[in-house]
Amino acid sequence: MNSTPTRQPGTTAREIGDMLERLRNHVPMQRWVVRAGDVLYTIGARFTSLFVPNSGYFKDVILTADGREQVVGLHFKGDWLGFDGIAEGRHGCNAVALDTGEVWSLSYEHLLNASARQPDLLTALHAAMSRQISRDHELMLALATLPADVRVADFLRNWTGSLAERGLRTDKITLPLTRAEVGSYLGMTLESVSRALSRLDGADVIRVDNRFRRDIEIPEVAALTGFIERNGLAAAVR
Amino acid sequence: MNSTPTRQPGTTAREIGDMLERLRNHVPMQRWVVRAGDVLYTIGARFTSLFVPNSGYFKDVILTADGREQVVGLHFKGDWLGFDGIAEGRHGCNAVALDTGEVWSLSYEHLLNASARQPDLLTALHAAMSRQISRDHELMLALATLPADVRVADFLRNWTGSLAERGLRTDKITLPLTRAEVGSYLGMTLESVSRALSRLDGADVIRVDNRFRRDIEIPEVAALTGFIERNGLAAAVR
DNA sequence: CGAAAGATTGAGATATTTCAACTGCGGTGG
DNA sequence: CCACCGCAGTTGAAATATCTCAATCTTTCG
Repeated sequence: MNSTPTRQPGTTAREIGDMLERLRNHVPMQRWVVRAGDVLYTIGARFTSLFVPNSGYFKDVILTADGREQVVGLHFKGDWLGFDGIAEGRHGCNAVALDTGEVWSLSYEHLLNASARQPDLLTALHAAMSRQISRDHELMLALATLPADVRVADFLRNWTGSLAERGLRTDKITLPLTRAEVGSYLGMTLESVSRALSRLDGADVIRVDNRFRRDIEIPEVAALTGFIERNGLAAAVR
Repeated sequence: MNSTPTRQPGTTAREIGDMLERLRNHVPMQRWVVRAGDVLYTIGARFTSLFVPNSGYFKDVILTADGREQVVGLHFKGDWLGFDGIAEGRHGCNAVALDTGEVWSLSYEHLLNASARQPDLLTALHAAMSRQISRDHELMLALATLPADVRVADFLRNWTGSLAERGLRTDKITLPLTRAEVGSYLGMTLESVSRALSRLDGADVIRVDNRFRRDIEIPEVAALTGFIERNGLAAAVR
């Protein structure tokens, strides 16, 4: 019936905090402070490490033959980046910081060694990979079935959902993405993203700031969910 | 330049065979013979095991709120199914056999135990998850950027690619999927799939059998690749 | 301050969906 | 054995959603 499983507020935030704590205590790591545009790894680069943001936002992008970018993933605090490199030993996408933040770099080998004595670590690793796969499936569902406006609404709901899980405010958000990046992620043009946002604004589902147009007010997430359920034929049953 | 990395024929087939062999020798498993439509697990079912096909084809489907299906994954011999259940302890999609086949069921717990003494197993597990993530990204790219005809051509190329990796013939294939299932996977209607196949046939890229319309001749995969490169703006750089 | 980048909006072009009709195959039951 | 029905697939024509192209405006940054 309901589309996003409602969890105790703060529960996930604590889980993420605990996980980060465990990593800090048991795995050797390097901390990097990054600024918008900084690159964690690029396509073809030798895979040695996984990355876990402690703050900031990050994107995964594939490069297309004609030189444009396709955004295939977005990451928040406590997410893991770099899984796609494990199989072949080389990364399959670029990972780029979307704003200022801190990211931890964990040697995959060291992580595996540490997990021999600390099985929690392996559990956390597997859970992170599993979650990424589930999220990818949900994105596919959105790409494959939702009309443009609903896709944007769904994107905003997921974004606020991720913020909420981390105990951050969701009534006023600032997207660290251009319209073009959102469009790439959602499989539509930047113009369509802009129009969708305008229509959501017109329908009083959100309010787009007149001046700083990446600032978006979402007084109640329920309005977004309602819009999605009314206009999108699809929503995953859970 | 070239889109699919050309590997020594048989190389991957041997890798897959070796991996299956290792599983057979070191992990307790149950073997199931399945028929088209048989279900490995359903949404919400408690996660205990991963599944590895030894033969046959399988699909992952999410159910949408309005009761339709969304195909989010397709699996061949040596692939792994069920990763999405690890994080939450419950499966997030249904896994269904598309034809007759044999699948091995491996207890996740036993697998982890066995991998303590046999680190290869952990490597194989991680590689399989990593590959799934990479493949999901490629599908997103296709969904987000390719026009319908090219999406279908790309689908056929990937399908034949998977067959080739397993040492199977690729010049004559039989899809175990309906047009509707292909359409669901590619984010388009069954009519559009049908039209795309007709146009690919008309362009002499493939030949759709008149009688058994799931039988498709692909005399040379290069024709598919050429069509994709000519008509699809996008192809991942690797 | 000026130029470049990001964003919005309109109008026309276009790809895909929708709706509908029709075909062929396969199974079932009289 | 044949009639019938349902499922899968194809194809056409109209409807529609999204894209493309272009103009305009704002903000950011050197």
